[in-house]
Amino acid sequence: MATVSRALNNQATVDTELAERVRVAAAELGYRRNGVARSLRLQRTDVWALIISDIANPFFTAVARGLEDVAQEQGYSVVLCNSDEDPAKEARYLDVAVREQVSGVVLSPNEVSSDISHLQRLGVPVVAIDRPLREPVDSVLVRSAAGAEEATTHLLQQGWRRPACITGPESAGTAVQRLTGYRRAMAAHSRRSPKNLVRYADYRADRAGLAAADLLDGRYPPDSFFVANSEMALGVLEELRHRRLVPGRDVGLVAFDDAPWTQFTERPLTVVAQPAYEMGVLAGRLLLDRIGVPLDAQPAARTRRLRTELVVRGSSLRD
Amino acid sequence: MATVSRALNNQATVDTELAERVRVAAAELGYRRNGVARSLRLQRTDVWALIISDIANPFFTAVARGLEDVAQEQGYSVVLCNSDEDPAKEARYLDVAVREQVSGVVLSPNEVSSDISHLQRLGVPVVAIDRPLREPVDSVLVRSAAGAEEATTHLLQQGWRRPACITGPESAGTAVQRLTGYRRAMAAHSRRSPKNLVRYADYRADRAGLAAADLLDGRYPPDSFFVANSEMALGVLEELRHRRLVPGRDVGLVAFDDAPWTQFTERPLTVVAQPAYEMGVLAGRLLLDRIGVPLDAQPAARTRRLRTELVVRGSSLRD
DNA sequence: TACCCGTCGGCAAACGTTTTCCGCGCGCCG
DNA sequence: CGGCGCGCGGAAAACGTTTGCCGACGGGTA
Repeated sequence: MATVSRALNNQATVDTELAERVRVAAAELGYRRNGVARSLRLQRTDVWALIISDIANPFFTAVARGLEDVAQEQGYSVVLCNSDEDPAKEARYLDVAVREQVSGVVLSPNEVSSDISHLQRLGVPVVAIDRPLREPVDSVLVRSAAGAEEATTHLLQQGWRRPACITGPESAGTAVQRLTGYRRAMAAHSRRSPKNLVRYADYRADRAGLAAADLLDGRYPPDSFFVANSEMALGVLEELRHRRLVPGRDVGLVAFDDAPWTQFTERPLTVVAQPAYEMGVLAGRLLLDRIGVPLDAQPAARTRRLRTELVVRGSSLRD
Repeated sequence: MATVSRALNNQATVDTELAERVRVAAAELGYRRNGVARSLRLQRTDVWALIISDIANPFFTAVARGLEDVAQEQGYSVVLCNSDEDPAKEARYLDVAVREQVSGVVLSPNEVSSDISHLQRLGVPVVAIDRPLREPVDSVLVRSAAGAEEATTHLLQQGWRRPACITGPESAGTAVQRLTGYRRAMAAHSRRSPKNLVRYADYRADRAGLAAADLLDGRYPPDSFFVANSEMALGVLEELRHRRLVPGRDVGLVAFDDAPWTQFTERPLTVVAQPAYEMGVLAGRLLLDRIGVPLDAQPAARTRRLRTELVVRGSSLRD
């Protein structure tokens, strides 16, 4: 048993020719080692968990691809858990992650206050992606505020006079950052306090559509929208279509987040694109830096902030 | 130890008051049971694996939601693995599934010949979703051929004379079924053998775009397209835009697979919608029927075929 | 001849549960 | 007062690996 185990784990102490024979025999017998028993003994698994807040969001699927590519390369597998913007589900999956002893967790937290203390106590490396956490932890973020500011400024420069902002839930770090960027741009153009031009939604299409309707029905309706992700842009588009308002003609529209379909809408959508794939890769590298490193030799929490890119298409222009 | 274990597992033999005290103490001490050790002893986990072929495809994300909802309800967690249309990755994840002793697998196989024999030998329930498998196994499928036939017939009835078909890879069951439906419709309208109107692609946007270009550059270019999934529809849309062809005016277009963005394209897309969420739910129920049932009491393989729905929007109409 | 080193494999502990077996104490009933 | 059933808990086996310890063997070296 001992030698077989050593052979299958490519340990140097076993002769290569014998190791080969072992592998052949194993294959012949259809032997597969029991990963659970192995994990129990080793106190770790070759699995990473990626806990994302919305599986339907192409941003996260691109992140997943990036993470998976570095994982595979290093012999890890990635399992994906969908918290669906629900803190309870997120907690459930964090719990599954510790129970199943994954050796690394990449998390896009629903809230800045998500509780990862248990993982940290156990020494499981965690990296926050897309959204910041209150606790100090490796993070891969984008310069949301800067991107939002650039987008809003672009609207103003195009001649739109009253851009509204539909952002995510107040509990999400990205939502407030994007709002901050919007406010900065408005202030820089000495626009009035845009309080009644701002709505918090939940990063989902439905609520965003309602928010748009609410804004348009208000006393001083906006003439354009900055929307904090592409999912919500769909909701806004629906509401606009309902009112026969055409983006790029009757209203201006910019969304955070690129998606494959954005160039095929009635007027192609102007978006703030994020380097999602690279973010996944980066998160993987940050994990790798910590895995197997004793707690006292761990580097301090590092944060990578990536730049966004404004992709101007039709929906933000004035005919 | 024995009593604590029984208490935490809600066994009837322990007094409810004592069980409560155990739970309180456990919470106080921050005790979390080790899921790996538990799985080792129990020879199973509370985890299902969902192995899908394309994580960016909204069809699969809807399936995932459906499956997850029944899983949660029954105390299971579902981890998602992305095989990315790559048989090698799929095999890797199937292997991870057996190694990690998941108690059920839902698989959308890349090929009808994907090898699940090892899972079956071990008695791990498997259900194939979306695409059929050669081996007898529980399956949740849609009536692809019927849907494709209906879509193609619709194009013909709208007055399009030469609809082309861009389908998936020959190895995928759905791809050939959709092609079959297309052929049936063509035959029913006594169209010539449509050999040079058919292209196999890989269910991805890029290759589909190339296929469209190839068709349009041929000797007898098509005047309309039936495309076998929404991902590929994006590729076709790109190629059409490149040529300044507007769907619903210059060409007809129907795609299999609904997606959130389909109603917001330049001309809203006519699609064959699949009940993706329900399919996930159904797959979960099929798993539940088998989990914990001894091998000799297992029902024979069952297949559920769900109906598609043709959603007519603008892209298939003639102005 | 004695010794050392590299390779090999037997033995056993350990990982953290669940579960069976068994014995104890208690209250209840006949 | 004896027997019984119930709730409880101790002891130990089992799940399938990894790994340290140790002894065996063979070949080269002092």
